[in-house]
Amino acid sequence: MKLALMDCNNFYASCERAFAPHLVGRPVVVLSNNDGCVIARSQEAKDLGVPMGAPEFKCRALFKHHGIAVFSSNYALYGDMSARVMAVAGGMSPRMEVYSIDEAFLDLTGLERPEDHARLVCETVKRCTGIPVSIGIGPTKTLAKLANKLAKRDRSMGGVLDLPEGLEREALLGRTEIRDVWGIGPRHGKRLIERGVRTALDFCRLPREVVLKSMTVTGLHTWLELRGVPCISLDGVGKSKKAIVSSRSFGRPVESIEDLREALSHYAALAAGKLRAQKGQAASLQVWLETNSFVEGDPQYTAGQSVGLSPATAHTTRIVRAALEVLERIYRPGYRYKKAGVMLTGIEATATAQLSLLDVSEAAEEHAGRGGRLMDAMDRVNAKWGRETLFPASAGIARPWGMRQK
DNA sequence: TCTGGGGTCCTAGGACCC
DNA sequence: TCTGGGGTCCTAGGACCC
Repeated sequence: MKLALMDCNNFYASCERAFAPHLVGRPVVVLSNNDGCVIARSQEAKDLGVPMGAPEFKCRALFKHHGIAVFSSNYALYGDMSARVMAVAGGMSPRMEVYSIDEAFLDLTGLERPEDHARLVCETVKRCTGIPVSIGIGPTKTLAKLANKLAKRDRSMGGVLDLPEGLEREALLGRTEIRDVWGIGPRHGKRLIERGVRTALDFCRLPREVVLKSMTVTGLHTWLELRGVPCISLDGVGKSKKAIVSSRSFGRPVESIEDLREALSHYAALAAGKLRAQKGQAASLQVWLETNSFVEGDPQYTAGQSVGLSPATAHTTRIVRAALEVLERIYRPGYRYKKAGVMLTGIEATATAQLSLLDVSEAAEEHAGRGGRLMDAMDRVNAKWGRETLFPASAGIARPWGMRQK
């Protein structure tokens, strides 16, 4: 196996810069929803010490002092740029698995000079999209990830590294901190370091049973993959999601149930649209609310409940109605809510979905299409004239709870 | 004043079946 | 003293990823 991991450099910052050439060479930062915290930094911004994930209000002085260009996030743009990058890279490899908005695994097995090919992919993606990418190559996904990290760290490699074998590989593993290994998170990382396991090489040298016992089979997969044994296959191509979440923090604290009804209607409609886009239907739905735990002294309340949807559905109005029913059950007045969300689960493909034995008439209507003819019409209108050209009136128009984006 | 939004997989334990 | 053996499904919570 020869697997490559392609990863866009500073993706959101690079997207903004692709359409603002005067920002090339200048520090750029992109903020999360509600302009909350830093989620992307150009290399220049990293060099100035802007921390990942830091709240915007704590960085404001730094931004001003260095003249850093700061953007609210624009997910429509990033999604579109991602699709372009993936289309170019996908056209240069027989098999590709899109792993996240800015990463994809490419199968380079059988190529005579995988590193040369990877360089060609980098150049082509940059030329066609304006987005710089790095590529790491290895026999397993975990090693490809590791190679990618090394390629980014050492700029002399020109953005591409084909992980060597033998002693050279051992030396590289010995210089990789355990927390930088894909699959080792903060929890296991901390425990491993406490036991003297500092590097990827230390981890490889642990006995198999110890890894299995303390980190279950997922940890064992990481251990095997680092030793060159593939455990995580190249799949996920066109895979449907098993859960769809739509949630947002509010632009300002929300207290009234009327505002929560609007927000949850909106989130439920977004989730239902994503569900229809993957030609699925959901058998259950969960709604939750939370207050702002950062505000000490404010009374805190979080609640969530799920409800079955029978028969399973992708119909916006049924999903919105179910979400609002749950809201009525969990809402408590007198709290300043900060965030709410809707999650759809029990997702199955509409084409092979189970029908209801009892509710024949409604089932028949549901199965006339993904969510019936009304949903088909709504989706087509929104595809042609833009998102939310048609939306449920219960989602409101003024939306005082909406996002802040300056 | 101000701290994001989406996902996946695994395990344990409860409730149930024959 | 002693109390079968083999399963499934669901949920909550933990750990990880971007």
